[in-house]
Amino acid sequence: MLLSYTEENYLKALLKISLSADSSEIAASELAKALSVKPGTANDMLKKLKEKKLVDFEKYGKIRLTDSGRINALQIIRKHRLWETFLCEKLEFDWDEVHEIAEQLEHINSTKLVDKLDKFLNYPDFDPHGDPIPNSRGEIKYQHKKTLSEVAIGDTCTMVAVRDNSSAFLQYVVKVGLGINNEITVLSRQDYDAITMIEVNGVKSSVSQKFTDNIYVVSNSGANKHNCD
Amino acid sequence: MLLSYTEENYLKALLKISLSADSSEIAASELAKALSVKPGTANDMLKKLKEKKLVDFEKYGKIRLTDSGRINALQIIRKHRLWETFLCEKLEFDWDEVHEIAEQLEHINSTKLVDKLDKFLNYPDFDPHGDPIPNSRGEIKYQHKKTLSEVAIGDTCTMVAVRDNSSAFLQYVVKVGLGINNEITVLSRQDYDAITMIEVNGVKSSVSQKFTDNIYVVSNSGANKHNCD
DNA sequence: TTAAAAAGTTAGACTAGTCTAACAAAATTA
DNA sequence: TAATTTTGTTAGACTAGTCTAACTTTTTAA
Repeated sequence: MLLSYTEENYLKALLKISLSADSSEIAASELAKALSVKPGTANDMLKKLKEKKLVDFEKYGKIRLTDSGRINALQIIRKHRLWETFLCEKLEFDWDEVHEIAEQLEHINSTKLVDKLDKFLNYPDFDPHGDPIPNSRGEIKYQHKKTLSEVAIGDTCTMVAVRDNSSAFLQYVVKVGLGINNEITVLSRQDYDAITMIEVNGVKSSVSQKFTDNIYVVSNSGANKHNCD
Repeated sequence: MLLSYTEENYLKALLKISLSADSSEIAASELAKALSVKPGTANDMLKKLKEKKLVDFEKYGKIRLTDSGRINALQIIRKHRLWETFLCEKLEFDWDEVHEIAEQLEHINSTKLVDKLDKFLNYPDFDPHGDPIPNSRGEIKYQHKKTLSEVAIGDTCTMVAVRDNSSAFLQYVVKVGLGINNEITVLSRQDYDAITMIEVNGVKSSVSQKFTDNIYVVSNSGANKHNCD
């Protein structure tokens, strides 16, 4: 089935919401907000997507992607993340610059192109932000990650991803001397405001809860290293 | 100025026509035909482009790109040809497959991306079909090329480009054992129907005038080699 | 348990880009 | 040069995607 640019964006937004919310039931208002459109606009498109059997919902009810909708959405996310990887690894973009461009590139329609790009990048499992890249069958490597806020004082962990992909946050992460696969030791955490003292490559920094909430890590206890699933 | 996908296609078509016709005066009907739209449709868009000072024309008169229109069109062609080069050289696409995909990629909007891609490809002057790639200032390397039909019997020349970029033609070129930078010797040419006997890498073939009209070459007399300007 | 707030739906309007079909001007050719 | 053909213009209609604004249903909380 051939999807329009807009339809693809709706499907992608729906999948992203359902993944981040850990529930496949999506409220129309959330979708409209994610896409910066008015509720009525989203409603029109949802009817169209339902007609095409890409989503399912009852009047006034929650929305779900159908299998077909999910497969399509996964392919768009696959393309987005492969292009981000290409931009960072091959064209030497900074990781905070790639999202906007990948938003355009993800709509390029050619299965052969995607698969050749995947091969060219040596079949990466994760993009530059640590997000998993679905393979050509739509399968995703699962990471047993938690946020830096959840790491116990004194423990050392490895950063595997960021939760917030905004330029502002990513630039801040770099400023703190942090990046994917860096080791972080949690030195202390204030009870009152959760300000956390961390050490990265010998450098100590104080970061807010907002910051630690947006850093994903895996424990450094052997089994759960990056790239395992 | 931000241009829509459609506006970009109109500008590109206008530039291509004016380049191939060796005249900057374009007929509206030619444009409509090139874009596979009806005359009325083209007329509407031309009014809009005139409003934006990208083209200039009088009612019932010929169309010309303005400097601004030309600059914009050159950047689109630059993107198209750089992406084609990327697809062939890095992703190992065959040269007959890249045009369709580049038609999509040429609309990706990011000057930084184009310039980084250019650098990644080592600032190529020509794309896989031998067409010149405008540099970031819109300058094009000029080639003193002629068609294979014009080469005298007994002369040897070097293929530098194709005139017809269709898949069908390109596949045929490959079948004859021909490619960019190959040496071609013209062995004979029938007076009656211009059927030409050529030799490429020791292999002899008979080709039609339609074929030789669509192969661009430079003479092998020292000065005019590929990449000179 | 009902009133208020939030969420979802519908109708009508707008824009960009397309079409068809009628019409006008220019170019061709007899 | 006048008739015919070709080319260009205009008007009215359609689709996709968006909006606003009125309205309905569901949820929340007093």
